[in-house]
Amino acid sequence: MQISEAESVVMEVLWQRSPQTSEEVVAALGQRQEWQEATIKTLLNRLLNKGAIEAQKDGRRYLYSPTLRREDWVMGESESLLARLFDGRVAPLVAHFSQHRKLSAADVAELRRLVDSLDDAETREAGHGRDE
Amino acid sequence: MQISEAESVVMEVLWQRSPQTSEEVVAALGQRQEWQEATIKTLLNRLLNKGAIEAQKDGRRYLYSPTLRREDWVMGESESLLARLFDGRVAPLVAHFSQHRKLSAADVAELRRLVDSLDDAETREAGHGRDE
DNA sequence: CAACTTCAATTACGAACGTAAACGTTGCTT
DNA sequence: AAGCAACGTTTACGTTCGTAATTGAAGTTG
Repeated sequence: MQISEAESVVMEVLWQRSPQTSEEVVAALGQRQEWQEATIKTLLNRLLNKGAIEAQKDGRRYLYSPTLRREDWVMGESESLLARLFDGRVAPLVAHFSQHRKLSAADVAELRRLVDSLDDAETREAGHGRDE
Repeated sequence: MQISEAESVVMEVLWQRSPQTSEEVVAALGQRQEWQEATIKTLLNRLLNKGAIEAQKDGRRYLYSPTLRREDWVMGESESLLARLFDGRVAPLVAHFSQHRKLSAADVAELRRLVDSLDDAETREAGHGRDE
């Protein structure tokens, strides 16, 4: 399921709350997006055709809900980037950021907490993960 | 500098070695890519117009070299993804992968080594990184 | 019931992209 | 010199994308 940049902005709105009418989506986007209402309608329709969202009829209007789960989409996008740029692994990405001084002390601390908790989990229940 | 998917495949060839003639690029791609020679010529030209590569005349042919550095491109792509999906930070991406059991023990070990070395560097030369 | 409002669906249109063929120029061969 | 080979350049064409207006259907109101 391929979602374009503009489409993903609409998806984010529906992922935050659903179902929503097109009018609600327009309102939610109206804040920070410069799009015309018609543009958003188009994006909703393209997402419908792609099967990324579904529409339940509610009287004369429709209620839109995501079909695609955000988690799955995020994972797909992330894995695609890692595969193309970092040999499919997370650590090289982190290394790249650190080499370019893009990690603050807070970032490192957060990573440390993560790694610690993962180590703990690992010693307890042995052998899970990508290559179990 | 916006590089399309197909264009980035050509860039990877030039990043590995440069300069190269179009013929060499074609040969390098011939292995695993299904493209016609003409297609690759087109991509080289689009990259030229975008300024992502440059061409030195070598007799009757040209030698192509990247202008854009791979590091910069990789960083741009990565930051764009992080910004769109993970609040611009690396740790949430790592967390997302761990939540989906996408981290092997080897990955975690690698991350630990990284974090350790970063901690060390930090205590030695205080206060660098994203928000110094 | 005729006009108006309100939606969704259809159509539009230029730019970028993937993919490639055709063209033009310049040098090599006979 | 004429033709051929080898390049780069230009043109092509269908698809996706961003952005939007137009149309059509259906309900609301005077």
